[in-house]
Amino acid sequence: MLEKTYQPAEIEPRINDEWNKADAFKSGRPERKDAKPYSIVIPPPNVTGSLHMGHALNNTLQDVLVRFERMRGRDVLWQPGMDHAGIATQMVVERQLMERQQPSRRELGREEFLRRVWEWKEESGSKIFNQLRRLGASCDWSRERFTMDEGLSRAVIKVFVDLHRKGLIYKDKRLVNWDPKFQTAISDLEVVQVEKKGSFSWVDGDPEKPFDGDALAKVLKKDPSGHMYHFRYPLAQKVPGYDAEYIIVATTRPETMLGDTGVAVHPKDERYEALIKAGAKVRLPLVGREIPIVADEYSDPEKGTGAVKITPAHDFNDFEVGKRHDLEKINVLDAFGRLTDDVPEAYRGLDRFEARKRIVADLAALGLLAKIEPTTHTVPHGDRSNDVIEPWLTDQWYVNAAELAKPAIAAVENGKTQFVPKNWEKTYFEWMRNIQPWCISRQLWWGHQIPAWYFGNPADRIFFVAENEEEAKRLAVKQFRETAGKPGAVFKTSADLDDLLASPMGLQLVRDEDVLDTWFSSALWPFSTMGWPDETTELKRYYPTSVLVTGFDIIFFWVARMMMMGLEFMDEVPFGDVYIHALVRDEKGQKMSKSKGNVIDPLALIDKYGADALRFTLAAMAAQGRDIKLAPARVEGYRNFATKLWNAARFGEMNECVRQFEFDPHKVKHTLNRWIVGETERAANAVTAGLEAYKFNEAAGAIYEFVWGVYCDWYLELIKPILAGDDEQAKVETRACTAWVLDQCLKLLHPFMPFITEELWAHMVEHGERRQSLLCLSEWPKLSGLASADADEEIGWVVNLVSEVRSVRTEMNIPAGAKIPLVISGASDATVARARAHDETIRRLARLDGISFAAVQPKGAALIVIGEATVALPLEGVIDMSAERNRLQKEIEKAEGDRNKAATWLSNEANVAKSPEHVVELNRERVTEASDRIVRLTAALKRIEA
RNA sequence: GGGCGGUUAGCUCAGUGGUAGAGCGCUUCGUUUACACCGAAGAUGUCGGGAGUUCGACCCUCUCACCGCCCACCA
Repeated sequence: MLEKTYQPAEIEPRINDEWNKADAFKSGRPERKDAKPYSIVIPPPNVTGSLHMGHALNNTLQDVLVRFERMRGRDVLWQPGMDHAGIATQMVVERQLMERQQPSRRELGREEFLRRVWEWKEESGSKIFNQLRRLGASCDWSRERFTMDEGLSRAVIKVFVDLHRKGLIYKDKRLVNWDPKFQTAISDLEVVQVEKKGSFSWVDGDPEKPFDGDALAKVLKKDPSGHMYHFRYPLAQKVPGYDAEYIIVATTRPETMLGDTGVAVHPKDERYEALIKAGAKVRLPLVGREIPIVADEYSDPEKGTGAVKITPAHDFNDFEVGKRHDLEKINVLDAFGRLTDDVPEAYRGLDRFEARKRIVADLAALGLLAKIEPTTHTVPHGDRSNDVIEPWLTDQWYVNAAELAKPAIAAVENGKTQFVPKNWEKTYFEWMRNIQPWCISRQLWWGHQIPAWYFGNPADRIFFVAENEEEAKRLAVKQFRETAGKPGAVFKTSADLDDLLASPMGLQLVRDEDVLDTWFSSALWPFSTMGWPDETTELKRYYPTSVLVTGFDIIFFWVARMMMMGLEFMDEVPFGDVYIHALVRDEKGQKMSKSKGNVIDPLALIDKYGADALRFTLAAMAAQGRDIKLAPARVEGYRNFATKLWNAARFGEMNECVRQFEFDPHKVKHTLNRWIVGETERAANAVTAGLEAYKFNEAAGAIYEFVWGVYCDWYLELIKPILAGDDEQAKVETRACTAWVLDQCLKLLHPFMPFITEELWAHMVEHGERRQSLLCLSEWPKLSGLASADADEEIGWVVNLVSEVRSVRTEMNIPAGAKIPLVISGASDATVARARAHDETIRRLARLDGISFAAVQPKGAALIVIGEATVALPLEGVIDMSAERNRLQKEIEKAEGDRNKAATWLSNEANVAKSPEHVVELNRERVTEASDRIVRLTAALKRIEA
């Protein structure tokens, strides 16, 4: 027996156990060895992560698809796994060390620190998997992978070595985005622009506002960014034809001026023509260095004075200008963002922001500060550290992404991979066509260490990229031997090399200390999880995957890179479809964030309403191309829906509605049953079509409407008289049919609400052959030929009649408990037959004490016009006849409105001539029907007035 | 600066070239043998403004306004 109330918290863990025990989600089930595979790789959550709303949505949608296809008989692999999340994880463990007052990362040393990280991973790293299970995720948990697993690491190394050999990975010294907080390079994508607004302003020579160093210091202390500082750079010598003794340049980052090695003006800028001709130089204030004034089109005459200071070591644009004019690159910042020894002594070791203040103040004191203006500009920040990023000159490893992007672009162009919704393809193309070299090295410890080994002193290090140290050494020896004696070679003779090899130390190589960007290993996820580089059966069977389900925020980070790597190493796209879902926001449309305090915890919602309710909510709201603003009231509403289903099942149970194995919905005889099986087919088709098209909301809506609006609201009510009656044959059929429809509901609903449906399924006994053990492995409804027009029409009439009577009862204020008679007049034989056939049902639902037929309508009755018949509720003395008159009057007006609208439309010749036939026909019918209605309603009104 | 999306009932959102929908909320009624996490009935909208295409526009085109997001730039 089912419990009286639906309690998700009691059901869900138990059902999860049953799935686990049965290994229900294992891929490659023997009985499906001939089935078509269906595969999805999970977007691997960070090992540090815990389930948030984004995960909940992402995994619900995947699970809906996976359960749907599993029920359709496919051999499903939903590949689970986690990402090692370089920076995030290293941060977490470092913080933990600090909290426990243990030695720091650097004190521990690399090996010991990594041991601690692994320890941490074993202890707390799988939290999110348990949370995903609570959500109902039907991953093949036996295949869990981790990006730092031995196997996946092997894939990473192989990819790196291969790409390097092909020249697609290279080492380069150029500007990178440097995160001074973590002392690592990060990729362009990991930089977020934060807007800064200044407020302070001052102009040299303004008598109202003499320069006040303290005031400025105060402003700068609050936030040193947000201001444009204009400096005078004195010319090294007077230049004929140029009046001033200085040139004014502007910057938002004054501290970088210490690294200026040039000033650029536009070649066509007449103001500076003389300076260029003379090859003039400026003397860099505070430093004293003479730096050239160069002509470069980079400088924009419209901006400021048209002269721009050039700091090649600390600005991406300046770097390019510097290259063109062979300007010196002077690094004035160290890894922590402090000033180096390459600046005047007074500033050495200062923090960059402290230096900024000092430099502005010092230049002002020298009379070289011309102006400070408040400005709004964006400042690059690290997405993890939230620290201001510095363009910094270092050696890093890069992927030639532009080359790898070519086939990845083509694959989407020719439809091998399709984005859903399609408009995301534009975003993808836009980025891919302008892709920049991808900086993949990170100065961290937690991650895949770069497989490059160095020889020699740091200044002129020679490196060898190989899968392991032995291989690297072999490469080294080979190269040294081949180049021995040649100009610039490491060894003058082969004998020198032999001596080294024979020495006790032998050939010493040092491995690159850097690790790879986390996304580098993520990019291999679709094939590395399946065993690549080995040629595994999984790879053969499940690659390419069927679909990738992910949020738009990682199209660049992840989707694009998987496309590139998949095509490069598998010669095949990693997925056929990419379903891009929205972001989950709060009720007001704001991004959820801890700092805003508007985070809705999916686990709290699961505790309160059950995982099924949360899942259904997310699926129902996942309309394509829109963000989801989550209102918790929706979750409650869908919990109520689950309860409704629960109670419908209880109703069936109480009425001995037992599913019959032999039951064939095509063979039902009773009109009600013929009607409901047709409706079931319609619902099943709608759900199937919705899921096939990734229209989760439509699929969810279709089953919701069917279960509640059709099955519960009407079918179960309509059959009560049969179940309570004594027509045994009808009873037997109806019981079986009720059970069958519920069965279909459970199946159609299972992808969305797996727990409650599995639970109810287990409770439903079946007569005849033993059912399969689990709903999640049962067959998806594939229904056809069940619709019957006559049953639809007949039940439609009953529903219409009952609704109308109920409506009139309420409007006429007839007490809900009062049973009243009903008299039908002017009815066709068919209508009479229908009324008789459903006599008891109609009486029950409309709360009538009898239905009779008469040639003329009784006096003093409320009248309803349905089709050709007039239905009277004789209530003289009970109801207020003037109210009834008003009601009828309103009905007539409404009908007249309908008729006029259609008639007017028809009277326009253009309408009739140019519209398709069915539209014209529709309007003709409207006129006829409305006119008919008006005639009958008017007659009814006359009777009352008479 | 480039691009994308949004603007529909009090709220959160669906929707289609052929007379506007759901959930929640609201009003009234209800102890009908599944369900008050329920049932019945009801109220509520110049579908952001303007122009155009069309026999017909909430839907297509253009334009304006406002909101949001992404990318780029920022001396």
